[in-house]
Amino acid sequence: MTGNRAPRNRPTIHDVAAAAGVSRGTVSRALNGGRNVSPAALEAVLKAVRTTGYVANPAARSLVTQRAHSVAFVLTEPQQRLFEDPNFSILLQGCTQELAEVDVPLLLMTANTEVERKRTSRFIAAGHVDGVLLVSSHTGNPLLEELRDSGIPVVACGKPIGHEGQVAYAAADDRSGARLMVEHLRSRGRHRIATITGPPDTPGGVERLAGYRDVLGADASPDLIAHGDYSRAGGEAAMASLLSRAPDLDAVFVASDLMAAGALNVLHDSGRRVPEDVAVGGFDDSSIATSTRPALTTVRQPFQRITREMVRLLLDQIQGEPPAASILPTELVVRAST
Amino acid sequence: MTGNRAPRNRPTIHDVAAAAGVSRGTVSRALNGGRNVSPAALEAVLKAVRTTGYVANPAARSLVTQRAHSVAFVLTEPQQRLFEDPNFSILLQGCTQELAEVDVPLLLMTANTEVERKRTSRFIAAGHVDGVLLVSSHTGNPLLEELRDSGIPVVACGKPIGHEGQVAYAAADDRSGARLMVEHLRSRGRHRIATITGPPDTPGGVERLAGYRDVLGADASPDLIAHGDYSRAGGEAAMASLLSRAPDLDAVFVASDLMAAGALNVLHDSGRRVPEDVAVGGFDDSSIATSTRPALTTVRQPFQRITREMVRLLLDQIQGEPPAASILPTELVVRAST
DNA sequence: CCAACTACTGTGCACGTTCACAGCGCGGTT
DNA sequence: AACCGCGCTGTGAACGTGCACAGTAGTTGG
Repeated sequence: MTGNRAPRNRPTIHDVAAAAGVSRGTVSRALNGGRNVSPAALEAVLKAVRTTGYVANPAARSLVTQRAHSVAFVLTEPQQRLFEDPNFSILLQGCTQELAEVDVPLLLMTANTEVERKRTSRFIAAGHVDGVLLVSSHTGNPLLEELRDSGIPVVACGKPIGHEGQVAYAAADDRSGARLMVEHLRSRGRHRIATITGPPDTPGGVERLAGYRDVLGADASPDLIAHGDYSRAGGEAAMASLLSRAPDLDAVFVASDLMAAGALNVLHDSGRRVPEDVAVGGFDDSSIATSTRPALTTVRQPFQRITREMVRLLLDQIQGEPPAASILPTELVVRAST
Repeated sequence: MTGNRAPRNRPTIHDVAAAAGVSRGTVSRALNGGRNVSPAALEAVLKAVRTTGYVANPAARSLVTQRAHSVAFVLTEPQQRLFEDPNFSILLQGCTQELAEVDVPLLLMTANTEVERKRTSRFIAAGHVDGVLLVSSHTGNPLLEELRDSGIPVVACGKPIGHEGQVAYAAADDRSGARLMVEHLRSRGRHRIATITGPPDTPGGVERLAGYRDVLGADASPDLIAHGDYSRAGGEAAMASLLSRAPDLDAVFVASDLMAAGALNVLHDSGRRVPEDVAVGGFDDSSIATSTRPALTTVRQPFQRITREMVRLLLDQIQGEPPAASILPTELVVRAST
């Protein structure tokens, strides 16, 4: 990244000051809030900005304000999931939009491998960004602790198991969402309700299973519980396992839409009709839910509110406020699969 | 983004120099290449860096080098497509990885609406980034011209219609890829081969249709051609239209896997078997191709090579080299749908 | 033995901005 | 008339780094 730089000399604040017939200080004041600037000077500055085409140099500004004016979006998931599961794209897109509103760019970084984690960690410690949006479902990733130690504001997406109260987060109310779905399945007259969970080291894996157990109580036999990894293939494998262990099941609550799509395929291959023989409920209400056949009954995660809260919580922390948490309500969306 | 900043005073190059017993200049040299630095000094500096925990301040560096040391990834597609079509995630992920190799962070920006475009344009003109990776399929977006005028290095993904030769780009060889597929369908004994194209203002829309026509010649009757918009719903609508106009078709070449997935659903609903009654070929070889039933025969785009070339072309331009283009070969991947 | 060269080192300046401070004129109060 | 406060303005310093330059010591060659 070194080499001959293009010799396009951009106008500086000096040029604007000269063109407007005022000093640098006045230009700076006029542009940042306009406090204590006479109307005449303000107008002259704005005009000079227009004629010179001046845009403030972000590096110089950062240097003096000690602010990067940017934020990192760090993804610690295996990259396969990034483009298989639409959830990540939605989160990423949402955060980008939300940050754009306040003119803060988003830097995308990954931390899947050891090398990447080191690089990302060092990069963030260098002060390139003012805060971190951390999308990492599974616990036990040392990155979170590294970030916390470095003192940089962090907001996690989903409850950071083992760090509640220490690090800010925004999350859907997984547990009550799961309850909604299982109660719905019951109301459809199902009695052998199985579940495909997320990984047990993720908040979604734990909480959605807890919600399932809340409703079923003693009916939640081990035969009816299979663990998935949030991937489509994982959903297929878990469904196959359930069918072999409990061939008489008449409903499945799957902890993500993507896994549910996999489960649908396996049910189809086994000759079972959905929802006549087996009702299937998903979780997320991602774009997948409406593209399966039959369309998926699912629990809607309020992604837009989640991203909005994540950004808000992060900006608040950057302003110096202590970390907080936002738990957002979920909603049952009934379609053809139940 | 203003407010009380955390008072964690990071060590500067002065602190390192003091700790190592040398001057700032020597520290700077030791860290940037290590040219003309005595072994003793080098070691002392490295040790001092370790003990002080020094990391260079990126803003200060950018200010003096006139380099942002970062790159923007700009997406001008309607946002719906970002999380419906895995292609974008793959491109994004690939570019992030490739740039991480050379320690260049990626800023994600969107330019769907007029407001966003203005914001992004202004942001880039401010010098926040050294170059732009532009993912915009449809032509006629003024952003490309704005960027070109501002003199910043740009690499487009896919041939930028109307700007060939002026702006660098990396693209798959769409036309010959389409030929491969249509020839394959013919070799399967199909004679009424329809196609669902991409939008006519995109290179993929134009080139893949051209490849289709190359092979079919006079057999490419208007009845057999429907236009899609690269969305799943668009694929469904186009397939429905084709079935009503040419009920006797025995094959469809669809210009993207996502649209092909939509087409499969419609064919299924119409009672046709794939591939017995109708063979279906896709384009992209995205993750969708293996998740449909039946799995999709498709044309593989070498996404990894595309992203690698995009990054290389961009870095080259930043170094001062003129814009160039990379056309990469495609490959037929035969699965169950043909 | 001196000059020239090499290898290394330290110092001042510049990058472009914001901020604190001091200065100015003006109107109103004591 | 002297003072004060207020609104506005200009100026110097600082942010932390890289780079050009000058300088030093040690080595080599004539």
